Amino acid sequence: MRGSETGASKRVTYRHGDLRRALLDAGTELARGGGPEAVVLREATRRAGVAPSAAYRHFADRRALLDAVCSAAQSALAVAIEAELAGLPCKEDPAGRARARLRAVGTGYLRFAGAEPGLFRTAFSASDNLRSAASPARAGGGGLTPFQLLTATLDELVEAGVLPRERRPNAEFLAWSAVHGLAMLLIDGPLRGLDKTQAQHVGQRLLDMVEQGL
Amino acid sequence: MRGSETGASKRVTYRHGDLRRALLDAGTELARGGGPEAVVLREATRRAGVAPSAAYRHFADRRALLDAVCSAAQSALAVAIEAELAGLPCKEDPAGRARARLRAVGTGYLRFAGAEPGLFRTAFSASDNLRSAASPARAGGGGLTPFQLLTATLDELVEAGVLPRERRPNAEFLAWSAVHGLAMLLIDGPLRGLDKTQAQHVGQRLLDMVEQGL
DNA sequence: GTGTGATCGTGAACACCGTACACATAAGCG
DNA sequence: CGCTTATGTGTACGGTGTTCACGATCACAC
Repeated sequence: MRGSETGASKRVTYRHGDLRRALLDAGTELARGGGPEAVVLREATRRAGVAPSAAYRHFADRRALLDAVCSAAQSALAVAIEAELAGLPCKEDPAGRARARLRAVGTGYLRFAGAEPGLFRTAFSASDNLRSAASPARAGGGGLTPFQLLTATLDELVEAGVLPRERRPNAEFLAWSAVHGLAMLLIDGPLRGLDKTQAQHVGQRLLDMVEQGL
Repeated sequence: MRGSETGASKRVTYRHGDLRRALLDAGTELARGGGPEAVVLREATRRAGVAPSAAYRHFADRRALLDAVCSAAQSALAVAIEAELAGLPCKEDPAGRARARLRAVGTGYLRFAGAEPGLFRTAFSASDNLRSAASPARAGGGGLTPFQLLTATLDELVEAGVLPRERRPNAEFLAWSAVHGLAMLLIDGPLRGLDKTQAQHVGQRLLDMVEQGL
């Protein structure tokens, strides 16, 4: 127990409890504010109240910390998409329901990108990436990846007879590309600065395009 | 006086001819190899054979150098797209021609992204961005921007009667988003590592989607 | 209890980066 | 020639990632 904290000023700690988590949280906060390049190891340790070298007990290097933050950001994106899906009114018609779900995935994606541009950008800055975003097993505890949510929704579309089976292969890449591209152009690409209502309008039209052209 | 260097090795230069250009070239080479974060001021000066502080006579800061490199990268992208357009067989049918041109813009974009991932990424890392990519006047000498090539092609589609006029507004954003998104996912996103033929196949299907869903 | 080894944070280094400043050199022009 | 101006040098400062020897603390055996 460390009840011996006599409230002075700078007692040496030496037992942080969970420094790894503290660094991850600090890094996530940095990423939220300035994207992947803002997650600076020294600043994270500073916020955790710890010497810079202490980070190396928990992360091999800056890149490892960034990867962890990236994984957390992906989880946050997945949660946002799931929330969008959960807020959907239940429809009987399976075709309409599947269509609505695909749209919800898209709008959830875009909404998250707009609300948390820093986290969104870090979510796609992993060094491994293909595995971490698209593979079944994700590091962060338990949930589905954004990519998996998309593929599941596309499968629903096929089962509901909306999307012909022969067009199913690679469909996730097409839908993902369109939505991801718009998100990128809006938050740090040439379309940055578009006012929100117009951006939303373009988003809806993009989802129309995907739905129709898939 | 440092004329007393007996011709050994390192005569001081003091007149470089065109240091600005040398730095820009060095920076472009760095960007080609490692994207925007690889254009390091000190390394550029090193390659130009000059002291680090010399760069500040020609660029306000690292960001300014990066912006210049970014502009050059955009020009390179535009040239690649124009080359793709120029390689097109001339068709009589204006509708088919317009469609082919739109496709060419897309494939040129994707091809460049695949061939020069570093330059491609730096092309979209300007600090101003909306202006530099989408506005009529570009810094680099004279040519059209990639964005302008796209809008021109879409206008052709409208004139040829392929694209209904009421769907024209924002169409450049939709097409651009789809293609840009795929490019991003392929080069440093989760789809990196897809083998080339499959990537090309997905690219074609994406362009189908755009053509149909626009 | 009391060692004893493993765990975890410290402190001082190193190399690298961007940037600022005073100074040296060269070129142009009266 | 001497003046001004443009351009490159040298040195320095603060910030960064990373390493390494060291020290504090815990956990467990005895």
